[in-house]
Amino acid sequence: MVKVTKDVALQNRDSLLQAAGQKMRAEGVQAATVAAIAGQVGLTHGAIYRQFASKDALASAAITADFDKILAVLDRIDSAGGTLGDYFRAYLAPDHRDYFVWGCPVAPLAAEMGRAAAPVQAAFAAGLHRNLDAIARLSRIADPAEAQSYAMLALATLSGAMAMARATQGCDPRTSDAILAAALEGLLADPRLPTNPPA
Amino acid sequence: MVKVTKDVALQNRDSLLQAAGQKMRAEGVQAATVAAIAGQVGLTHGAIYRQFASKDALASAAITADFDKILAVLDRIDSAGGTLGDYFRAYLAPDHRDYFVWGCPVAPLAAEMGRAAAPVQAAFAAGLHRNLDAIARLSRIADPAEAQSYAMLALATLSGAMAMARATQGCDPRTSDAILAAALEGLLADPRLPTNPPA
DNA sequence: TGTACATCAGTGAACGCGCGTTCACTGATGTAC
DNA sequence: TGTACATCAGTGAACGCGCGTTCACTGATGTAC
Repeated sequence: MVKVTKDVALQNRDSLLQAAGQKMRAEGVQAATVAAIAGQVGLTHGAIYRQFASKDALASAAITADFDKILAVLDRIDSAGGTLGDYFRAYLAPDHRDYFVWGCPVAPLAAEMGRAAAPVQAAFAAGLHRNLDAIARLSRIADPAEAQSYAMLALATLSGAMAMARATQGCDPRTSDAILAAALEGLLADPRLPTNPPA
Repeated sequence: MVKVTKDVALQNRDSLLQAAGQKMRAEGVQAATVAAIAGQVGLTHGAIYRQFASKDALASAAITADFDKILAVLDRIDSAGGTLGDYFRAYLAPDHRDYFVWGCPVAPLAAEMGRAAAPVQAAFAAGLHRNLDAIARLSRIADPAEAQSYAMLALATLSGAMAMARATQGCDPRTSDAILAAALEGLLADPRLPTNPPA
């Protein structure tokens, strides 16, 4: 089978994006190899270069797709009348730490983005902005500037806690769990959250 | 000059540790090559293998040395009667974001540690514990468990904000600065800090 | 204090190895008639 | 509806290249006498 329906080709492209996102969040952009990404979908590395110009192009598209999924989660919480607390609980859940089928790209990739190629950096920055805007909206803080600042603080805490939890999971699972719990408690107690009016 | 005083050899070992820490924080453990680390000190890669068993052994020692420096900063603040606010301000300063001669290993390396070799992971986890203990002590929170939770929350926010600030610095320096400012404001406003008693 | 010799930090060529990328090729798909 | 042909998603061998690591070698240092 060396030629494939146009529909199947599009499905393959999407599968490659999902696999690239998963592998890159789990292993890092650089450490995730094109052969491993293609292999996860049952294709060979050559197939990637028919769909994407380079590994960097694949990374950019995969990161954008990752943020799309995160935005969908936030939108779903918003339209269901949920609060940021729901987002915090989902984010800091052990499931999010342990599985990489989907997840926030900020925690695993932010550090690597500072030294990534410009287009990859740009894709990440664009996704980060959308993510911050969605958090700011869901915070229901009236002042836009204050809402934006709050979103930055919240995402910094979420992603930092997740990175630290993953770093310690191997040697010290108890600390890993404690970090997630401490971050959740701290975020939920923030008096700036409208659901937690100042005493 | 192919043979060197024992003193010089010890100095070289220390220089290699410093260079390794700097390069690994700036570029990541994997991306920092042994040749580049040795080159920064004016040696060749072979010299590293006379001092360290492997790149992983060098990484473990460099990470421990990085944490030693952070601990020294915290101790200096503590013995000078300073507060955690001083630490937050120094951590979230643009200088800490832009220069890598010294700096916190958590922000740039935490994400990579989850997939690092076991000894490197262990060195990082040990350093992280010391870092958390020092923050907990400096928080002056009476209850030890609460102080530890607070330290986890604070370091998560600090390292997450720094990683995000570095990620966006290339495409969007204004956002990068805003992230640092938002994190600092949020941390300083925390009512759990004894210097900021609840209203 | 001198002398002879062992030590060992550092050098640099060489090794496998795995990576991203290229490209000639395949053959079912989709199209033109 | 059939037939002939162009398209192009995917294959897999091959390419440079840079990596971590090894090792025979060097020669000033440090030591034993």
